[in-house]
Parts: sequence; structure tokens; C-alpha cells
Amino acid sequence: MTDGVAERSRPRDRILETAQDMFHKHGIKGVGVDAITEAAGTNKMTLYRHFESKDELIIECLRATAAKASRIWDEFEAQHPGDKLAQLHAWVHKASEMLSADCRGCDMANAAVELSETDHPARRVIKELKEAQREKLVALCRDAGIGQAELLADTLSLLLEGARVSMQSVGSEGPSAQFVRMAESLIASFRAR
Amino acid sequence: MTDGVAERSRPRDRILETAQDMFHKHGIKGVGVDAITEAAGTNKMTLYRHFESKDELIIECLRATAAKASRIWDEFEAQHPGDKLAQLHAWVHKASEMLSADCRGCDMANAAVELSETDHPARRVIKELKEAQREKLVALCRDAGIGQAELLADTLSLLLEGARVSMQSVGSEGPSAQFVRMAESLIASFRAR
DNA sequence: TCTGGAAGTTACAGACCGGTAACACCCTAG
DNA sequence: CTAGGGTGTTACCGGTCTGTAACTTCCAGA
Repeated sequence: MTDGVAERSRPRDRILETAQDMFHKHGIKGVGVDAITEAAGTNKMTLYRHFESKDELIIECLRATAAKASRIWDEFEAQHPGDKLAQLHAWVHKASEMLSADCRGCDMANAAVELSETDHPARRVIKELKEAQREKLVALCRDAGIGQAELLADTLSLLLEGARVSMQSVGSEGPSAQFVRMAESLIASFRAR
Repeated sequence: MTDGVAERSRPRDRILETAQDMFHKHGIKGVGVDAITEAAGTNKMTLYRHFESKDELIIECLRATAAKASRIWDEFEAQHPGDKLAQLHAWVHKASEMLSADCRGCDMANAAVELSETDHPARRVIKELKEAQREKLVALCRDAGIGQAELLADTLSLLLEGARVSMQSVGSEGPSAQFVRMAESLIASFRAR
């Protein structure tokens, strides 16, 4: 009984995609490898032929998620070629879209919360990927002609990160409902300097 | 071999305090009841005589944590009686203090991330406690004479929530390092309106 | 001193976890 | 047609988890 994800692609790809989805929905510690392989229409042995451990699978999932996010940035560039300020507004808009009612937040941040062991191999990967995303946002702000680009980028980052975690504790009617308004007025005030 | 927490208080109190500490440090799913009772200098049977399940213990821990946070607000009032604006700045200062290097974030937010089951009994408690905290911050902003009190309170909430989760993924040198600066200039700009 | 309840101890049930071994199968490249 | 690699199947290992049963020990209050 294969589910929606289990198209006739290669087992490794099905496992990776299914694991991303299940880790996102149920958390990393909330889903076992048996459940992943079953949902992917395969079995545990095949998983362990392609990934040396569950931790490795977690890391690959995080990298894949980051790669998907990176593709969204390419869309911003395609939709507003050269117009960095428009791309920044597109970022705000896209971010607010992802704050839908059943939002489960950022996979990397959630993983950092769940994997509390300070020496967990996924932690350095999370840090690397998050730092890369931060650099991209800083560059976008800078190229959009904003003076204190780092400060704006960091503020927007914290607002989004906070909105995603707030949604999970108080729901979509909480503080996160005002995210767009906060972000837009922030950008306006930074531009006015 | 009793540890630091295991003073000669009653077992229930020791369990509650130890569980708070261990849930905070290692996460809810990262610590079992056996480990809690051992660290509390007691045993599993005693735990289950005082708490009907691990879920009940989790909920009691969250309530206790919220009660501790509430006591900090009393300190603000004691330190700056009647001066709500000073209390708001004290809130910012206290929040930044808690963003120390090994910060593990907000217990309620972390629990919401870990307990992904939508019908988990702790989720409604988390929502209630978080909404109460939000109301307190809104009231503080309003009493400090700020016009758009709800918006400021929600923005500060998201910034703090974001800072706490950001610390866990990128560390204390990330965006959260600018939290005080962001919060203070936010308050200033709201007061200028 | 006696007694009753709280707490400690040991053992266990039943489920799930990550990970592995041994073997059967199928499908494609040569 | 055949050989071999990728895949599926079943069973298993040792460990951990929440939760319970049955029993013993301790201690405070009458």
C-alpha cells in the first residue's frame, strides 16, 4: 500500500522525500525509521543501504530542505530581475504565506530544539545552513540600498523565526498574525534613514 | 546518590523541580521518567503516585515554569513601583539576560515544537499560559502610555521568541545578539508616535 | 509502643526504538 | 540466457520507554 509520495522513483529519493515530510509533521524524535520506510513504500534494509544511520538521514533531509528554500530565492530573482527591493518585499510576502494555519515552523529550528545533545552531528549542519541563509538576507538588504543591512536582516530573521514558533504555541491568531505589518513598517523605517 | 536538587524536601516537589530542569536541558522526549526520579533521589513508583502520567507531569512542569516567570514580573513592579515604562525596559533587560550562551529557549515554545500531536493535552495548557503572558505584556505597554500597545507587545514577543530559537540553531553570536538594540529602538519609535 | 500511610525496592509487562543478518527475488546489462 | 546488483522479506538483537504489581521499609502521630 504505497502512499502519495511513493511514485515509481528510486527508493532513496522516496525515502528522502517521505522523511522530510514526516520529520516536518511529527518531529524527528516523533517518527521512527520503520514508519518512514513503510510510508515510502519500501523497507528498513533499503534505508540503511542508502543512509548509514538515522542521524545521516536527518542531515540529508535538512540539506534537502535548505536546497528547496534556496530555489524559492531563485524565484524572487526571476520575478523581479535586478530589483532587490522588490525581491525583499517578495521575501516578506512569501514568508507570511508560509505562516498558514497548520504551520509547523522551520525544520532546522525545530531540529535544533529537538536535538538537544550539544554534540549531535546535525547541529553543525543546522548552524552552517542557517548562517548561509542569514548571509543571503543580509546581501539582499544591502543590495536593496539599505544602510544598516545587517541589522534589518537580523531583525527580520528574528521576527520570522519568532512568528513560526509562536504559531505552534498560540496558533495563527496570535502575535504572528501581524508579521507582514511589522516587517513592512520595519523596512520602511530603515529606508527612511 | 542524590544530586543538588534532592534536598530533604518532599518527593513530589523534588520530582517537579528536577523534571523542570531536565525537560529544559534535554527536551521532553529526551528524558525518561526513570532518569527524572533517579536524579530526584526517588523512584518511579513514587512519581506515579503523585502524577498520573508523564503527560500530567509535563503539564505541571509547564505551569510551574509559568509561575516562576510570573514572579519575575512581580520584581519589575517592586523595582519600579508605578513606573510602567521603566518596567518595560526592565523586561527587555531581563529578556536579554536570559539569552545567555547556553540558552535552551522557552520551555513552553520548546514543548510546543516537541509535542507535535495536535491533541496532546499539554498543547491547550501551553496556549493558555502563552496567551496570559501576551496579555500581561500588552497591558504593560498600554499602561506605559504607548498608543499601539498590542502591536508593540506582539512585535517584542516575536523578537524574543525568535531570539530564543535562533540561539539554539546559530548560537549567541547570531541575530539574537542584537536583541536589546532592536527592542529599545522599537520602543523608542512607538513612543515617538 | 503501636499503627497507618507514605516512600522505597524489585521485577515485570508490552511496546517501540535503531540497526543487522540471512536469504529470496527481480530486472537489466552484457 | 545469464550474471550480478539493487531491492524486498523475515527474523532477530539489545536497548529504552511508560506504566504496573507486589512487597518491604521507614517514620510520624496517637
